[in-house]
Amino acid sequence: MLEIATFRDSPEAIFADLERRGLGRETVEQVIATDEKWRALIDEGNKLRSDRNRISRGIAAAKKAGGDTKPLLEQMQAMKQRLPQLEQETAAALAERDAARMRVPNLLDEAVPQGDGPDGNVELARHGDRPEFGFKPQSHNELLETLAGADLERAAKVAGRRFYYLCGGLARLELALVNYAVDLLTERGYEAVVPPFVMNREAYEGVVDLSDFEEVMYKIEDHDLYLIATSEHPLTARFRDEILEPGALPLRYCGLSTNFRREVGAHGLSDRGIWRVHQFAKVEQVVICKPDDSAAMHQELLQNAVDLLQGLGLPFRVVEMCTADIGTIAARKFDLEAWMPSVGEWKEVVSASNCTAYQALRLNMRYRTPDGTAWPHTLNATGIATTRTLAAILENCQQPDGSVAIPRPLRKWMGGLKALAPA
RNA sequence: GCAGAGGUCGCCUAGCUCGGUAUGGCGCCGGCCUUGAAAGCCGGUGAGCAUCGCUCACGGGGGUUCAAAUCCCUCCCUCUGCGCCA
Repeated sequence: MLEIATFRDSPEAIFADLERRGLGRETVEQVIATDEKWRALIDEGNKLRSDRNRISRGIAAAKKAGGDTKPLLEQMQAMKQRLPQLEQETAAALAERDAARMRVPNLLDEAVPQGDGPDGNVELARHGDRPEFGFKPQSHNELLETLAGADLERAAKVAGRRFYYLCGGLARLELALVNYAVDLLTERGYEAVVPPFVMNREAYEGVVDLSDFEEVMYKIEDHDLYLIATSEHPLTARFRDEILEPGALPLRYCGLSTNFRREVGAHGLSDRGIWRVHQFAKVEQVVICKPDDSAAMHQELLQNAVDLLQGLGLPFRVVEMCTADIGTIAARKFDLEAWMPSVGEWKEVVSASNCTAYQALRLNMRYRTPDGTAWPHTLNATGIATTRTLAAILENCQQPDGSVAIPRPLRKWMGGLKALAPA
């Protein structure tokens, strides 16, 4: 969320941002109105409590001196009528203000291109060559079948659709991808972390758009726990309510987790196979840094992701998200989209976001400065999302005999195997 | 899961029995002193609303009371022991 001072002192900055996004200003106006209401109530309450404390001290003094406390006790009775109600109103006003404040999106970076939808995203670069097949290429879904790499039918039987059993070479290939990403990121100074796979509501509210609770996250029945949608969430929320030592920044982490997503309302051709699933493993990059460093750190995260995909020899492009496609939390976001021959389209496999101070504010995570404390910036980017990367490898590395060549850097985790052969 | 001990300012700590303005130290910031520094001395060092100041803050929430760090209830977390377990 944004600092309350921004709403008070320069709301025009927020209004200008909302205009770029094509959003109305009602929520911000609500924040400002409820904030004023809250401040008036606080002031009234403080005066009331001030009186109460003064009388209370008077009672203590009178008792000590052996005087009469009765008139003071009577005064107190009158006061006690109003205070509880006032306190309730104050709390309600604050809750209302911050509920609205949570819904106001992050301020966009100046560089974010203007757009009305996905078409407004801007392609920045292309890497690798799109494969030319001398045969009719199969979709990753078909290849999973011929390679016996995934059992979707029986997964549906035991868990539901959009779950899968990854089998044999595909299961090993997933582990190879994870190892490959962790090795590269570790070399570059990112500490590998396996976080909790569940988080409570309060911590979770610090790191996601509130609508995600209805559309993305699985809740565990009878517990205040949600399955994580990415290790970014527990990694970023880790230092909630803490003051970080500036010398430790930037913090670079490489998160390792299985991720769970409900994917409510998802549909379309690319849904088949293992492209859009409820569960997948991912190696994630997370950075917490000083504001001045975040633009450079964003480029670093993007470069890591580019190097990872390039190392696998996959064709992909770098795209900058436009105002309509960037979402609530990021100030700037790049996606990497792999070429998927079966549909002839570029498809998202990596997303790299600079969330600036938005999550830090919500999490109440600060770092120490000479003058006090300040809000650090948080950034995250995919390292390797296994299922989508597997799908991209299957489609782009397939060979005329129906086998799939294993990218060279992964072979050391595959017992030296060069290709996955049809079953 | 059961039992015991704990949770106080960035860190450590006193206060809790027996309710009445939250103690002291470390670290940090500023000032004095000094050629400079250290030491020493003085002041400051949580949050909010306001600018004389006031209010809130002792793990979270609730209760009793004129008044709660202190008494009561409840939940969370940490440590120790026991139980269960990959």
